[in-house]
Amino acid sequence: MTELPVQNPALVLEDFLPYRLNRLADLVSRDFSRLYKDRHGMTRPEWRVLASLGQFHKATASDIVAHSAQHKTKVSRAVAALEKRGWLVRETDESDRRSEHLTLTKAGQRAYGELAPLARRYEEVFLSRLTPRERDAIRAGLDAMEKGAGAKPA
Amino acid sequence: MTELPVQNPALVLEDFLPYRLNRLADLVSRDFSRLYKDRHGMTRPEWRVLASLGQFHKATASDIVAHSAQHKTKVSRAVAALEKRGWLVRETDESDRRSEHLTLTKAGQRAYGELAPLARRYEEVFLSRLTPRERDAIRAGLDAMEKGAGAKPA
DNA sequence: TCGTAATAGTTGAAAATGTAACTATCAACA
DNA sequence: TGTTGATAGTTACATTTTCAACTATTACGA
Repeated sequence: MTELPVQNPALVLEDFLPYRLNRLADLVSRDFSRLYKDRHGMTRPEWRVLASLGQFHKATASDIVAHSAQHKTKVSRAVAALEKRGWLVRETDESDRRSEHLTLTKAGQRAYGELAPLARRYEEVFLSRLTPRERDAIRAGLDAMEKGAGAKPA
Repeated sequence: MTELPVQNPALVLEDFLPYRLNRLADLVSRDFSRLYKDRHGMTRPEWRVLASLGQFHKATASDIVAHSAQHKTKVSRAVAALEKRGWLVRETDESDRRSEHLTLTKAGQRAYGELAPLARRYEEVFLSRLTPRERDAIRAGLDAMEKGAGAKPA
Protein backbone atom coordinates (compact mmCIF):
# COMPACT_ATOMS: atom_id res chain seq x y z
CA MET A 1 0.00 0.00 0.00
CA THR A 2 1.14 3.52 -0.61
CA GLU A 3 0.32 4.61 2.91
CA LEU A 4 0.96 3.02 6.24
CA PRO A 5 -1.91 1.04 7.67
CA VAL A 6 -4.20 3.09 9.77
CA GLN A 7 -4.30 2.79 13.55
CA ASN A 8 -7.70 1.26 14.17
CA PRO A 9 -9.25 -0.01 10.99
CA ALA A 10 -12.69 -1.48 11.49
CA LEU A 11 -11.54 -4.59 9.65
CA VAL A 12 -8.05 -6.01 9.06
CA LEU A 13 -8.22 -7.87 5.79
CA GLU A 14 -5.04 -9.88 6.29
CA ASP A 15 -6.62 -11.44 9.36
CA PHE A 16 -10.12 -11.80 7.97
CA LEU A 17 -11.05 -15.39 7.30
CA PRO A 18 -13.22 -15.05 4.17
CA TYR A 19 -10.66 -12.74 2.59
CA ARG A 20 -7.72 -15.04 3.28
CA LEU A 21 -9.65 -18.08 2.15
CA ASN A 22 -10.65 -16.49 -1.12
CA ARG A 23 -7.23 -15.15 -1.90
CA LEU A 24 -5.74 -18.57 -1.33
CA ALA A 25 -8.36 -20.44 -3.27
CA ASP A 26 -7.96 -18.06 -6.21
CA LEU A 27 -4.19 -18.32 -6.20
CA VAL A 28 -4.09 -22.10 -5.93
CA SER A 29 -6.95 -22.65 -8.33
CA ARG A 30 -5.59 -20.35 -11.02
CA ASP A 31 -2.23 -22.04 -10.78
CA PHE A 32 -3.56 -25.57 -10.67
CA SER A 33 -6.08 -25.06 -13.45
CA ARG A 34 -3.31 -24.84 -16.04
CA LEU A 35 -3.00 -28.57 -15.64
CA TYR A 36 -6.33 -29.37 -17.24
CA LYS A 37 -6.88 -26.12 -19.11
CA ASP A 38 -3.69 -26.13 -21.16
CA ARG A 39 -3.82 -29.84 -21.84
CA HIS A 40 -7.48 -30.36 -22.66
CA GLY A 41 -9.15 -26.97 -22.64
CA MET A 42 -11.35 -28.03 -19.75
CA THR A 43 -13.07 -25.62 -17.41
CA ARG A 44 -12.92 -26.00 -13.65
CA PRO A 45 -16.45 -27.43 -13.36
CA GLU A 46 -15.62 -29.95 -16.07
CA TRP A 47 -12.49 -31.03 -14.27
CA ARG A 48 -14.45 -31.45 -11.07
CA VAL A 49 -17.06 -33.62 -12.69
CA LEU A 50 -14.36 -35.73 -14.30
CA ALA A 51 -12.55 -36.10 -10.97
CA SER A 52 -15.78 -36.99 -9.17
CA LEU A 53 -16.68 -39.68 -11.65
CA GLY A 54 -13.11 -40.92 -11.69
CA GLN A 55 -13.26 -41.38 -7.96
CA PHE A 56 -16.81 -42.67 -7.55
CA HIS A 57 -17.27 -44.47 -10.89
CA LYS A 58 -20.98 -43.73 -10.90
CA ALA A 59 -22.84 -40.68 -9.64
CA THR A 60 -25.77 -38.44 -10.47
CA ALA A 61 -25.46 -34.74 -11.14
CA SER A 62 -27.08 -34.08 -7.77
CA ASP A 63 -24.48 -36.20 -6.05
CA ILE A 64 -21.76 -34.11 -7.61
CA VAL A 65 -23.52 -30.88 -6.70
CA ALA A 66 -23.75 -31.95 -3.07
CA HIS A 67 -20.19 -33.16 -2.95
CA SER A 68 -18.51 -30.25 -4.66
CA ALA A 69 -20.77 -27.41 -3.49
CA GLN A 70 -21.05 -26.14 -7.04
CA HIS A 71 -24.20 -24.59 -8.48
CA LYS A 72 -26.35 -27.12 -10.26
CA THR A 73 -26.30 -25.24 -13.55
CA LYS A 74 -22.53 -25.38 -13.54
CA VAL A 75 -22.65 -29.12 -13.10
CA SER A 76 -25.39 -29.49 -15.69
CA ARG A 77 -23.35 -27.66 -18.30
CA ALA A 78 -20.14 -29.42 -17.37
CA VAL A 79 -21.87 -32.78 -17.75
CA ALA A 80 -23.23 -31.75 -21.14
CA ALA A 81 -19.76 -30.65 -22.25
CA LEU A 82 -18.10 -33.88 -21.14
CA GLU A 83 -20.83 -35.90 -22.79
CA LYS A 84 -20.32 -34.02 -26.05
CA ARG A 85 -16.61 -34.70 -25.71
CA GLY A 86 -17.41 -38.38 -25.40
CA TRP A 87 -15.98 -38.71 -21.91
CA LEU A 88 -19.12 -39.73 -20.06
CA VAL A 89 -22.48 -41.39 -20.66
CA ARG A 90 -25.83 -40.98 -18.94
CA GLU A 91 -28.17 -43.75 -17.92
CA THR A 92 -31.65 -42.89 -16.72
CA ASP A 93 -32.58 -44.41 -13.38
CA GLU A 94 -35.62 -46.55 -14.19
CA SER A 95 -36.92 -46.41 -10.63
CA ASP A 96 -36.80 -42.59 -10.71
CA ARG A 97 -36.80 -41.34 -14.24
CA ARG A 98 -35.82 -37.84 -13.17
CA SER A 99 -32.29 -38.73 -12.30
CA GLU A 100 -29.45 -39.95 -14.47
CA HIS A 101 -26.46 -42.02 -13.47
CA LEU A 102 -23.24 -40.82 -14.98
CA THR A 103 -20.17 -42.90 -15.75
CA LEU A 104 -16.95 -42.24 -17.60
CA THR A 105 -16.34 -43.80 -20.99
CA LYS A 106 -13.00 -45.39 -21.82
CA ALA A 107 -11.87 -42.04 -23.18
CA GLY A 108 -12.98 -40.31 -19.99
CA GLN A 109 -11.14 -42.84 -17.90
CA ARG A 110 -8.04 -42.29 -19.96
CA ALA A 111 -8.22 -38.54 -19.34
CA TYR A 112 -8.78 -39.11 -15.65
CA GLY A 113 -5.93 -41.58 -15.54
CA GLU A 114 -3.68 -38.97 -17.05
CA LEU A 115 -4.78 -35.99 -14.96
CA ALA A 116 -5.27 -37.48 -11.51
CA PRO A 117 -1.58 -38.32 -10.98
CA LEU A 118 -0.64 -34.83 -12.16
CA ALA A 119 -3.05 -33.41 -9.62
CA ARG A 120 -1.51 -35.49 -6.85
CA ARG A 121 1.91 -34.41 -7.95
CA TYR A 122 0.82 -30.78 -7.86
CA GLU A 123 -0.27 -31.12 -4.26
CA GLU A 124 2.91 -32.98 -3.41
CA VAL A 125 5.07 -30.18 -4.73
CA PHE A 126 2.97 -27.59 -2.96
CA LEU A 127 3.30 -29.39 0.37
CA SER A 128 6.97 -30.21 -0.13
CA ARG A 129 7.81 -26.56 0.35
CA LEU A 130 6.55 -26.80 3.92
CA THR A 131 7.60 -28.51 7.12
CA PRO A 132 5.72 -31.59 8.39
CA ARG A 133 4.35 -29.41 11.17
CA GLU A 134 2.97 -26.94 8.64
CA ARG A 135 1.44 -29.72 6.59
CA ASP A 136 -0.36 -30.98 9.66
CA ALA A 137 -1.52 -27.46 10.41
CA ILE A 138 -3.08 -27.22 6.94
CA ARG A 139 -5.03 -30.42 7.34
CA ALA A 140 -6.20 -29.50 10.84
CA GLY A 141 -7.15 -26.01 9.68
CA LEU A 142 -9.16 -27.32 6.74
CA ASP A 143 -10.92 -29.82 8.99
CA ALA A 144 -11.86 -27.05 11.40
CA MET A 145 -13.09 -24.74 8.67
CA GLU A 146 -15.18 -27.49 7.14
CA LYS A 147 -16.71 -28.06 10.53
CA GLY A 148 -17.38 -24.35 10.94
CA ALA A 149 -18.88 -24.07 7.49
CA GLY A 150 -21.12 -27.03 8.18
CA ALA A 151 -19.56 -28.88 5.28
CA LYS A 152 -19.25 -32.54 5.98
CA PRO A 153 -15.47 -33.14 6.29
CA ALA A 154 -15.12 -36.06 3.89
CA MET B 1 -22.78 -40.62 -3.88
CA THR B 2 -24.96 -43.37 -5.19
CA GLU B 3 -22.18 -45.93 -5.04
CA LEU B 4 -19.59 -46.68 -2.44
CA PRO B 5 -16.22 -45.07 -3.01
CA VAL B 6 -13.93 -47.18 -5.07
CA GLN B 7 -10.98 -49.04 -3.60
CA ASN B 8 -8.03 -47.20 -5.08
CA PRO B 9 -9.09 -43.99 -6.74
CA ALA B 10 -6.23 -42.12 -8.33
CA LEU B 11 -7.32 -39.01 -6.45
CA VAL B 12 -9.39 -38.62 -3.28
CA LEU B 13 -11.15 -35.29 -3.61
CA GLU B 14 -12.05 -34.94 0.07
CA ASP B 15 -8.33 -34.96 0.86
CA PHE B 16 -7.19 -32.89 -2.08
CA LEU B 17 -6.05 -29.45 -1.08
CA PRO B 18 -7.21 -27.34 -4.05
CA TYR B 19 -10.61 -29.02 -3.98
CA ARG B 20 -11.12 -28.48 -0.25
CA LEU B 21 -9.90 -24.93 -0.46
CA ASN B 22 -12.24 -24.06 -3.28
CA ARG B 23 -15.25 -25.70 -1.75
CA LEU B 24 -14.68 -23.81 1.46
CA ALA B 25 -14.01 -20.50 -0.19
CA ASP B 26 -17.16 -20.86 -2.28
CA LEU B 27 -19.30 -21.81 0.69
CA VAL B 28 -18.04 -19.04 2.94
CA SER B 29 -17.98 -16.44 0.22
CA ARG B 30 -21.48 -17.15 -1.03
CA ASP B 31 -22.79 -17.00 2.50
CA PHE B 32 -20.87 -13.91 3.50
CA SER B 33 -21.63 -12.03 0.29
CA ARG B 34 -25.25 -11.63 1.26
CA LEU B 35 -24.05 -9.04 3.70
CA TYR B 36 -23.05 -6.53 1.06
CA LYS B 37 -25.08 -7.88 -1.85
CA ASP B 38 -28.50 -7.74 -0.24
CA ARG B 39 -27.86 -4.46 1.45
CA HIS B 40 -26.16 -2.48 -1.30
CA GLY B 41 -26.14 -4.62 -4.42
CA MET B 42 -22.35 -4.69 -4.39
CA THR B 43 -20.25 -7.35 -6.10
CA ARG B 44 -17.42 -9.11 -4.36
CA PRO B 45 -14.69 -7.11 -6.10
CA GLU B 46 -16.51 -3.91 -5.11
CA TRP B 47 -16.69 -5.00 -1.50
CA ARG B 48 -13.01 -5.81 -1.56
CA VAL B 49 -12.04 -2.43 -2.92
CA LEU B 50 -14.23 -0.74 -0.33
CA ALA B 51 -12.69 -2.80 2.46
CA SER B 52 -9.18 -2.09 1.21
CA LEU B 53 -9.74 1.64 1.12
CA GLY B 54 -11.51 1.53 4.44
CA GLN B 55 -8.50 -0.11 5.96
CA PHE B 56 -5.72 1.77 4.18
CA HIS B 57 -7.42 5.11 3.58
CA LYS B 58 -5.47 5.72 0.41
CA ALA B 59 -4.31 3.22 -2.19
CA THR B 60 -3.85 2.80 -5.93
CA ALA B 61 -5.60 0.18 -8.00
CA SER B 62 -2.30 -1.66 -8.29
CA ASP B 63 -1.93 -1.74 -4.54
CA ILE B 64 -5.31 -3.37 -4.27
CA VAL B 65 -4.51 -5.84 -7.02
CA ALA B 66 -1.33 -6.91 -5.25
CA HIS B 67 -2.98 -7.14 -1.88
CA SER B 68 -6.11 -9.00 -2.87
CA ALA B 69 -4.72 -11.16 -5.69
CA GLN B 70 -7.62 -10.15 -7.91
CA HIS B 71 -7.28 -9.63 -11.64
CA LYS B 72 -6.63 -6.01 -12.51
CA THR B 73 -9.66 -5.73 -14.75
CA LYS B 74 -11.84 -6.74 -11.84
CA VAL B 75 -10.35 -4.02 -9.71
CA SER B 76 -10.57 -1.50 -12.52
CA ARG B 77 -14.28 -2.18 -12.94
CA ALA B 78 -14.95 -2.23 -9.24
CA VAL B 79 -13.25 1.13 -8.85
CA ALA B 80 -15.30 2.57 -11.71
CA ALA B 81 -18.50 1.25 -10.13
CA LEU B 82 -17.72 2.67 -6.70
CA GLU B 83 -16.76 5.98 -8.24
CA LYS B 84 -20.04 6.11 -10.11
CA ARG B 85 -21.79 5.33 -6.85
CA GLY B 86 -20.02 8.29 -5.29
CA TRP B 87 -18.16 6.21 -2.74
CA LEU B 88 -14.61 6.97 -3.83
CA VAL B 89 -12.60 9.63 -5.65
CA ARG B 90 -9.45 9.41 -7.71
CA GLU B 91 -6.52 11.75 -7.54
CA THR B 92 -3.81 11.51 -10.17
CA ASP B 93 -0.32 11.19 -8.77
CA GLU B 94 1.47 14.25 -10.14
CA SER B 95 4.88 12.64 -9.84
CA ASP B 96 3.66 9.68 -11.90
CA ARG B 97 0.61 10.59 -13.90
CA ARG B 98 -0.11 6.94 -14.74
CA SER B 99 -1.29 6.07 -11.28
CA GLU B 100 -4.25 7.29 -9.32
CA HIS B 101 -4.67 7.46 -5.58
CA LEU B 102 -8.06 6.32 -4.40
CA THR B 103 -9.82 7.44 -1.25
CA LEU B 104 -13.31 6.95 0.10
CA THR B 105 -15.77 9.80 0.15
CA LYS B 106 -17.91 10.49 3.20
CA ALA B 107 -20.57 8.27 1.70
CA GLY B 108 -18.01 5.53 1.09
CA GLN B 109 -16.79 5.80 4.64
CA ARG B 110 -20.34 5.53 5.89
CA ALA B 111 -20.86 2.33 3.92
CA TYR B 112 -17.58 0.94 5.20
CA GLY B 113 -18.46 1.95 8.74
CA GLU B 114 -21.68 0.03 8.41
CA LEU B 115 -20.33 -3.09 6.71
CA ALA B 116 -17.01 -3.65 8.46
CA PRO B 117 -18.55 -4.41 11.87
CA LEU B 118 -21.01 -6.77 10.22
CA ALA B 119 -18.09 -8.53 8.58
CA ARG B 120 -16.31 -8.90 11.89
CA ARG B 121 -19.46 -10.18 13.44
CA TYR B 122 -19.84 -12.73 10.66
CA GLU B 123 -16.37 -14.09 11.37
CA GLU B 124 -17.06 -14.07 15.08
CA VAL B 125 -20.17 -16.19 14.67
CA PHE B 126 -18.36 -18.55 12.34
CA LEU B 127 -15.53 -19.05 14.81
CA SER B 128 -17.82 -19.25 17.82
CA ARG B 129 -19.02 -22.63 16.62
CA LEU B 130 -15.50 -23.99 17.14
CA THR B 131 -13.20 -24.70 20.03
CA PRO B 132 -10.23 -22.42 20.79
CA ARG B 133 -7.98 -25.22 19.60
CA GLU B 134 -9.81 -25.36 16.28
CA ARG B 135 -9.64 -21.60 15.91
CA ASP B 136 -5.88 -21.75 16.36
CA ALA B 137 -5.71 -24.57 13.84
CA ILE B 138 -7.45 -22.39 11.27
CA ARG B 139 -5.04 -19.52 11.70
CA ALA B 140 -2.01 -21.82 11.63
CA GLY B 141 -3.36 -23.61 8.57
CA LEU B 142 -3.98 -20.38 6.69
CA ASP B 143 -0.51 -19.13 7.58
CA ALA B 144 1.02 -22.34 6.25
CA MET B 145 -1.00 -22.27 3.04
CA GLU B 146 -0.09 -18.68 2.42
CA LYS B 147 3.53 -19.60 2.83
CA GLY B 148 3.12 -22.53 0.46
CA ALA B 149 1.34 -20.40 -2.11
CA GLY B 150 4.06 -17.80 -1.89
CA ALA B 151 1.51 -15.23 -0.75
CA LYS B 152 2.94 -12.86 1.76
CA PRO B 153 1.18 -13.75 5.06
CA ALA B 154 -0.06 -10.32 6.07
C1' DT C 1 -57.38 -40.07 -7.34
C1' DC C 2 -56.85 -35.47 -7.61
C1' DG C 3 -54.14 -31.55 -6.52
C1' DT C 4 -50.15 -29.60 -4.41
C1' DA C 5 -45.52 -29.61 -3.39
C1' DA C 6 -40.93 -31.33 -3.96
C1' DT C 7 -36.95 -32.95 -6.73
C1' DA C 8 -33.69 -33.79 -11.01
C1' DG C 9 -32.10 -31.47 -14.39
C1' DT C 10 -32.16 -27.88 -18.36
C1' DT C 11 -32.34 -23.42 -20.58
C1' DG C 12 -32.53 -18.24 -21.82
C1' DA C 13 -31.10 -13.88 -20.66
C1' DA C 14 -28.43 -10.85 -17.85
C1' DA C 15 -24.38 -10.11 -15.32
C1' DA C 16 -19.64 -11.02 -14.28
C1' DT C 17 -15.18 -12.57 -15.76
C1' DG C 18 -10.79 -13.46 -18.40
C1' DT C 19 -7.88 -12.56 -22.38
C1' DA C 20 -5.67 -9.75 -25.19
C1' DA C 21 -5.12 -5.58 -27.14
C1' DC C 22 -5.10 -0.86 -26.32
C1' DT C 23 -3.71 4.30 -24.47
C1' DA C 24 -0.90 7.01 -21.79
C1' DT C 25 3.01 7.79 -19.11
C1' DC C 26 7.49 6.91 -17.45
C1' DA C 27 12.38 4.80 -17.27
C1' DA C 28 16.65 3.49 -19.27
C1' DC C 29 20.11 3.99 -22.20
C1' DA C 30 22.48 4.47 -26.68
C1' DT D 1 17.21 13.25 -27.97
C1' DG D 2 15.16 9.21 -29.65
C1' DT D 3 14.07 4.52 -29.26
C1' DT D 4 12.82 0.59 -26.71
C1' DG D 5 10.67 -1.50 -23.01
C1' DA D 6 8.08 -1.38 -18.76
C1' DT D 7 4.04 0.02 -15.94
C1' DA D 8 -0.93 1.93 -14.62
C1' DG D 9 -5.05 1.45 -16.01
C1' DT D 10 -9.01 0.79 -19.50
C1' DT D 11 -11.78 -1.48 -22.97
C1' DA D 12 -13.65 -4.85 -26.54
C1' DC D 13 -14.85 -9.31 -27.16
C1' DA D 14 -15.59 -14.02 -26.01
C1' DT D 15 -16.44 -17.14 -22.42
C1' DT D 16 -18.48 -18.25 -17.84
C1' DT D 17 -21.52 -17.74 -14.36
C1' DT D 18 -25.71 -16.57 -12.10
C1' DC D 19 -30.71 -16.09 -11.62
C1' DA D 20 -35.08 -17.25 -12.57
C1' DA D 21 -38.14 -19.72 -15.00
C1' DC D 22 -39.05 -23.94 -17.14
C1' DT D 23 -40.10 -29.38 -18.10
C1' DA D 24 -40.61 -33.79 -16.42
C1' DT D 25 -41.20 -36.85 -12.84
C1' DT D 26 -42.21 -38.36 -8.18
C1' DA D 27 -44.16 -37.89 -3.36
C1' DC D 28 -47.61 -36.67 -0.23
C1' DG D 29 -51.99 -35.78 1.67
C1' DA D 30 -57.05 -34.69 1.50
